[in-house]
Amino acid sequence: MESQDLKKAGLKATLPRIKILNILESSPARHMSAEDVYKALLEGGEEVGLATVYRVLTQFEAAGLVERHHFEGGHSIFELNDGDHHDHILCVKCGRVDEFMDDVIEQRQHQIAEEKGYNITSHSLYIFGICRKCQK
Amino acid sequence: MESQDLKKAGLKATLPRIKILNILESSPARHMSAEDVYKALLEGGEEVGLATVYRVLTQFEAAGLVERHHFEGGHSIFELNDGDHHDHILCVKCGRVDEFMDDVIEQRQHQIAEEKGYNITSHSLYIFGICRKCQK
DNA sequence: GGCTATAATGAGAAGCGTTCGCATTAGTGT
DNA sequence: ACACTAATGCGAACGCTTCTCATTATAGCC
Repeated sequence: MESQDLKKAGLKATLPRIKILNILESSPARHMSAEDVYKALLEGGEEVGLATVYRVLTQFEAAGLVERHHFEGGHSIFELNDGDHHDHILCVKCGRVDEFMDDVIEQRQHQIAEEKGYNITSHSLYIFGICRKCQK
Repeated sequence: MESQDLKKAGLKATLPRIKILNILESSPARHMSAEDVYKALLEGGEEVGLATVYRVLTQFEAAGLVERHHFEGGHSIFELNDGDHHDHILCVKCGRVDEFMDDVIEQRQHQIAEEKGYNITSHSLYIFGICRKCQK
């Protein structure tokens, strides 16, 4: 029952929100743009406005249900927040995205923040490269 | 003689390019948006179009004179490339930007890329936090 | 279970940073 | 100095995102 998840997050259980959450949970792609979600809704025969998709995703982000990543070119992609933090490595040729997590890097970041007098709130790390397939 | 630098970079030494390079070199701020550069030109009484600023900065980037960073909110900032690589730590309250460089993190990144089968081309790392001043 | 206050929605317009198209202007090599 | 080509300036167009506002749906009370 999705509506419970939404209520827990402090959000009214409206139809668009439930549908969008469904899309995010059932989509094979972990990383989706607002446009992707919108298209998936249309393909499912749902009547939801693009503006609503943006609003809902922003609310999901604020509620911690979803993480927003700022990609180059000025567009955002969203990813279900399943609790475990990770960073991304992506292929500059085909756009493939992989995930990784490295304790050493995480640790160093905190150390650096401390050295510089910052109270760290978050970070964003992307490695760009050419994936195995595209190297051939 | 700036024009030499431009020629070396394979760019014609035009007035707008020289002026923009000057701004970047003489500005107290290491990190400038296209708009910032544009404003600085206007304040200096120069007649340069905003489109040209964007074009020139993009060319400078391609030529390796400048580095472009994609900030949240969909706008880019540019920074003179003085050869030594570094990453950024920034304050989410006041927008202050500091730089750092960590060999351990650099190394781990290469290792991760290798593990994942990627041929690394670049990376982008931002640490977000609250700076000393804003913590008070 | 219906009813009302209130918050959420949809559609299109507007906003923002950035890029494009094209006629005009300026730099370069001879 | 000249002609060829590339660079510029302007405004219009772009893509993504957010806003506005009238309409619709939800939550809580009776």
